[in-house]
Amino acid sequence: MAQAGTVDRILDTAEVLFAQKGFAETSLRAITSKAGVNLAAVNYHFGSKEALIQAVFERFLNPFCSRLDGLLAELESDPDSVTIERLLATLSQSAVAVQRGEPQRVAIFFRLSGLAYSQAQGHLRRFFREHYGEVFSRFLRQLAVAVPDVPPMEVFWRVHFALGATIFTLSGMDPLRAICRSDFAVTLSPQQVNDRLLSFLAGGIRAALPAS
Amino acid sequence: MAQAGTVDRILDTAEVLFAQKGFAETSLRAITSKAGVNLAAVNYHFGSKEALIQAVFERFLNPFCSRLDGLLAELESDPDSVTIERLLATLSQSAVAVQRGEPQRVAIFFRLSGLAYSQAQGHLRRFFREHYGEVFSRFLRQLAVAVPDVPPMEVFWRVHFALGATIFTLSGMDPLRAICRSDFAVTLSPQQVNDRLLSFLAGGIRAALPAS
DNA sequence: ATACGTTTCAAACGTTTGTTTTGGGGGCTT
DNA sequence: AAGCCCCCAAAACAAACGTTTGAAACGTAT
Repeated sequence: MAQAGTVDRILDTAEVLFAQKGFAETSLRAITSKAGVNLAAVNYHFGSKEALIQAVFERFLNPFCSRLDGLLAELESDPDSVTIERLLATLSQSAVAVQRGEPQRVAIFFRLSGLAYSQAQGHLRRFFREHYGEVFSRFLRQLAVAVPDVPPMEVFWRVHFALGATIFTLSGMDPLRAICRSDFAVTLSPQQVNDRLLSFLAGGIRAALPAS
Repeated sequence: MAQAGTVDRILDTAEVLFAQKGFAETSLRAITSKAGVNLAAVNYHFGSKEALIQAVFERFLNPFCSRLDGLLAELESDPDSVTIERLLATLSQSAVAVQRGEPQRVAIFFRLSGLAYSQAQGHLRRFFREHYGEVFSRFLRQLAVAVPDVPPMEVFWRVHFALGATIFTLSGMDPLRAICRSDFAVTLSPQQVNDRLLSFLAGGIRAALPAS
């Protein structure tokens, strides 16, 4: 990243700053000055700040979704072998596709996702649904196959519960690990946290339905 | 809320606008004009925008935590009866304390919590830990008693997983219910969503530990 | 070498932001 | 009635924001 082009330097810097402080709290001046480019470069190359935000997400979501799509296609060819654990592992593997080199990019990715959801500016929600809604539906359909005892609608809700737990955890991974280290004198690796999260999610998705 | 004092009118309006659009995206002018008060009133009564944000949280968290503290004290007198379900129900009951009249205030409360967590870089994190860390530790200790097979550190992580699922779900309650309605032609009440969430959480907290 | 499209740069634009100032009413006490 | 204190209102403030501008610098093909 030492002497990359202007566009990439902007994207590299923007995704870090956005993840650290949020979208509205990160000014174009902060991005461009830290990236070592001119202030006008953002509007020249991307058109606007909104477009820059979307470009940052595209750089994450395109490899993530294409990888996920491919893996889901593989699974569809052998429907009997589809389990919750395999589907969740598929997500994990897809997330690896976004970390080109640095493993910390996965954390940034989820941190941004959390921001996108909570700040939910109108344009981002539309952007997600239009560009990546397809893959998400595909995943949802497969998950419904994996847990035939759970009605599709219940699967829908539980996926969102799981999504919340995941985004929340991975977006706050470092602070949480620090608390764990100080309270229990145990240093967990991100991978170990991930394992714990996955068993929690599997347990939740398979849980007994509430008495209606 | 028709002709309340200036301070309350500001707080009432601010909490709604903050929940809708976030902290940075909500200007004091938007708050004061909608509240029907003068722009300078915020700085006069609260001192700054940061102080207003904290005041909004205090109005939610003080009744919530004092109610929660009281209920936890009751539970401590009879440790044998403490189960996950009872603890989660305790949280639910405490949340009811924040909705003075309007039931939708619970959603606002969690929406704000989600915002606070995702944007939490400086003053809010400190504010939470200093003012409400005590009650949280107390809850954590009780939960560890309720699931003796799960080591305390695992409880710690699972509570945060559950916290993420809860905040994520309740902060996006209305959009999620809309999707559910359009995709499954089923209209769930917030209470029904809550029931589903609770069984998901109980299943996750009780799930089998990952093979280490 | 000249001309051309692309990229970079410093500077300025017009808005909007949070905050401060100033001054003028009520309602109290003395 | 005078003084005091709390509250409100209009205006102005400085700073920061995203965006635009016009010219300079660049590489490249003619």
